[in-house]
Amino acid sequence: MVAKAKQVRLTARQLERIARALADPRRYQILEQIGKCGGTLSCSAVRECQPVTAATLSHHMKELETAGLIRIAREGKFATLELDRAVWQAYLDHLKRI
Amino acid sequence: MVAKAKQVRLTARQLERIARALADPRRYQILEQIGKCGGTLSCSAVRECQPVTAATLSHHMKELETAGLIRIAREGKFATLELDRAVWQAYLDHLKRI
DNA sequence: TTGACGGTTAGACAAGTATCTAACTATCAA
DNA sequence: TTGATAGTTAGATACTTGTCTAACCGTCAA
Repeated sequence: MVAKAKQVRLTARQLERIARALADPRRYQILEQIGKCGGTLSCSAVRECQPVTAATLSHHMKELETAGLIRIAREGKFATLELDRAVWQAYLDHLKRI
Repeated sequence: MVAKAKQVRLTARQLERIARALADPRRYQILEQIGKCGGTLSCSAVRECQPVTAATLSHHMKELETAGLIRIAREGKFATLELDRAVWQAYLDHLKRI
């Protein structure tokens, strides 16, 4: 039995944003790390694996967020990143139609 | 019965090239057009649908080719573009693992 | 309250790139 | 052979973007 995810409809603009977000290897790695760690990850855990400044990481997080690929939950001093699997699946489905 | 495609192993560099190739909307449209027209398409057929000069189109074709996404067959004056479905499938499989 | 810590914002800079024009090569028909 | 046609290559230009530093904002413990 397959998990029933909420169907997501991506706009042309969002599809474009996602493609651009994935084009940077660093961003892809970040997304991969978030995805493979069960789905959520703290911001500083990501930083430990990426040799970039906090400012640069913050920039990449925003790109991934505006693309819709991740959600960012801010609590107190900390931020937690979560992969939006419905969006990810919708993107895969879109590519599959080629 | 599913068509049995040759298994393709993509290198990290090639994965990166593919992601970058897909990041440009124009290139994505070209790839889409090739893919949806049964798999092969003449170069000038693509040009009729894209408001760019021949030089620009040639540039995009080369990007798609070096990414491994398409093959270009040159015969006489003409060029024919063909989607490499094995590479495409391998890329989808890679993304699916996130 | 004050300092340390996690993260963001603004601005600068270097590298990459999508596009064009112009000049070129190669093929084919008249 | 000559002209037309399909596509390529080289170089220029304008725009995008990944990265940094520096300054900033909020939170929390001492």
